[in-house]
Amino acid sequence: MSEAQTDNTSDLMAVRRKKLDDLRERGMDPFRANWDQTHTSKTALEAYESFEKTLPPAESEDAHAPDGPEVSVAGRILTFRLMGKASFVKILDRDGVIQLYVQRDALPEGVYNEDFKKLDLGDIIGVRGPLFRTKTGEVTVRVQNYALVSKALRPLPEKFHGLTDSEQIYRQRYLDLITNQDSRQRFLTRSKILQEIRKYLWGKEFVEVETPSLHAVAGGAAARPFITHFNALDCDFYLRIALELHLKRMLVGGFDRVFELGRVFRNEGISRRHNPEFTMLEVYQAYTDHRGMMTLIHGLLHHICENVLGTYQIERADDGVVIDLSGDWREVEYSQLIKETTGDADWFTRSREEKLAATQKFGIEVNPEAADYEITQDVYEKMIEPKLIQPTFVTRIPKELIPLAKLNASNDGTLDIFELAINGQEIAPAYSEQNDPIIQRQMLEEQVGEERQNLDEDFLVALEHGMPPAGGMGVGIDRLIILLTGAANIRDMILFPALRPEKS
RNA sequence: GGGUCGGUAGCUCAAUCGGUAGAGCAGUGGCCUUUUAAGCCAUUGGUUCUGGGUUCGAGUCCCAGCCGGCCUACCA
Repeated sequence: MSEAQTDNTSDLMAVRRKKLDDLRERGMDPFRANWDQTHTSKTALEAYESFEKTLPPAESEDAHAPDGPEVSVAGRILTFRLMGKASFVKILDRDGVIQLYVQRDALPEGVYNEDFKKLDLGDIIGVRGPLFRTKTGEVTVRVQNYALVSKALRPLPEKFHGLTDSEQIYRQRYLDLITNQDSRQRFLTRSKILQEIRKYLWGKEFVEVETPSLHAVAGGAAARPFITHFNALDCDFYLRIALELHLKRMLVGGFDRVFELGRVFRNEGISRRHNPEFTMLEVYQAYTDHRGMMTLIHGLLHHICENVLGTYQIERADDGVVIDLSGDWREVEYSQLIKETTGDADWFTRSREEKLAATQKFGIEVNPEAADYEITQDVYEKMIEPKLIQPTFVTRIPKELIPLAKLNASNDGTLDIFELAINGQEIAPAYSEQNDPIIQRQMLEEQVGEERQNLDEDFLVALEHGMPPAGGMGVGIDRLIILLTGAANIRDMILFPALRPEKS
């Protein structure tokens, strides 16, 4: 649809093409090489405010206060209010919106009528002039000269509602970013969060590394991979589904504190909470364990609350529920949650059939073929996790669920791991990492037997060289940002979410 | 993959029981030198997602397809 050329689009475009041609005929360049920008919308405002402080009080309150500093700003025209011999224009730059005031008589003879009035919404212009405050109090550039920097040949979406069609928002995100300031702000917040994650980890002496995205064996998680062909090696490779196994090789290599912020790819369904490619943070720290990871994630989220959000309380956009990240977070054992929820203190000693029968009473859907531990896990995922709205560390998870973590010292079949659940979702699983190569091989072989994960022999060889004891953690960044911004949908946090290509 | 709802002008939305497809914004032509979704006058713009069918007559009803939203399943 975006490229559809109905008659009307053509009409609107034809008008703009005509203006473009006219400009060229008159020897003007509608797509200039550059514009010398001295200020942004924001720094211009700041410059005017500090100028105002130098004025005697009486003058700064006067509507006829003298003009402030001269600035040169540039941006895209969002609104155009032409009022006879003067106009108000708002332009958008990287910092936001600033207003321009253009008087006919402030421009060279004829320019206002012949050129300026022919500008279109969406055109990018540069302007120069002093700042002043209008009658209604808005800091505005009094334009003394201007230039069309880049002509827009297509019309912008309607200015008041912005773009609302979700399909077009995703396919033409740039239009969403131009017209919807809250969307713009969300992606700026996302960037700031990533920046603070790095700062926090760098501050704790973690080394940021980049490991391959193309894997000969897609390991470290259990998900279907995307397959691609490596021509130079003439064999199939996989896009990575996790970062884990290469980061552990880094631990073997003596990088005791490493992290990677990277894209992983899972060839599975698309939903409100799933995009096939998403951003993952994985962190590994030698000479600590999953309890060290608890401290780390708690500190990291508090750092983001303080340095990005300015609050520990986050209100969910869809229902107004408040998530409180302040203070210490609840810690509870997996088995405890299961027993409470099922109301059965002996749940774990019940037979598979008894468990299956119980799930029917609870009204949750469980595959009748599911293994014993999978039934329990379904109870957790469908009845418990969605209710863990406030931050909760769920600990001592059954060993069948995770092949890469160390067993708890009590040897009761549970693992030294936690899953941090917030907002009804798993935000970060963390383990005391398995460093015994013999057990690790057994666990992975068992999983290969029944699951689709292949054995990464290179990884096992690395472990046989000795990996220091370590805590490790994975954080789904998109979900974390959904949580931190109160958004409802993963697609609001991903600039260009996966969509089926349009048929031409 | 299954279920369900939707697709009307460039954008945001109307259109009663099946009876001539409308409005606002944008565009175009005017008026207007401090506006805030500026205002006023005039005006252009439609293969109603696509293809079939029912009917005297289809944006509206039926069938199929395309694309999307939501729910659901797979994603430990």
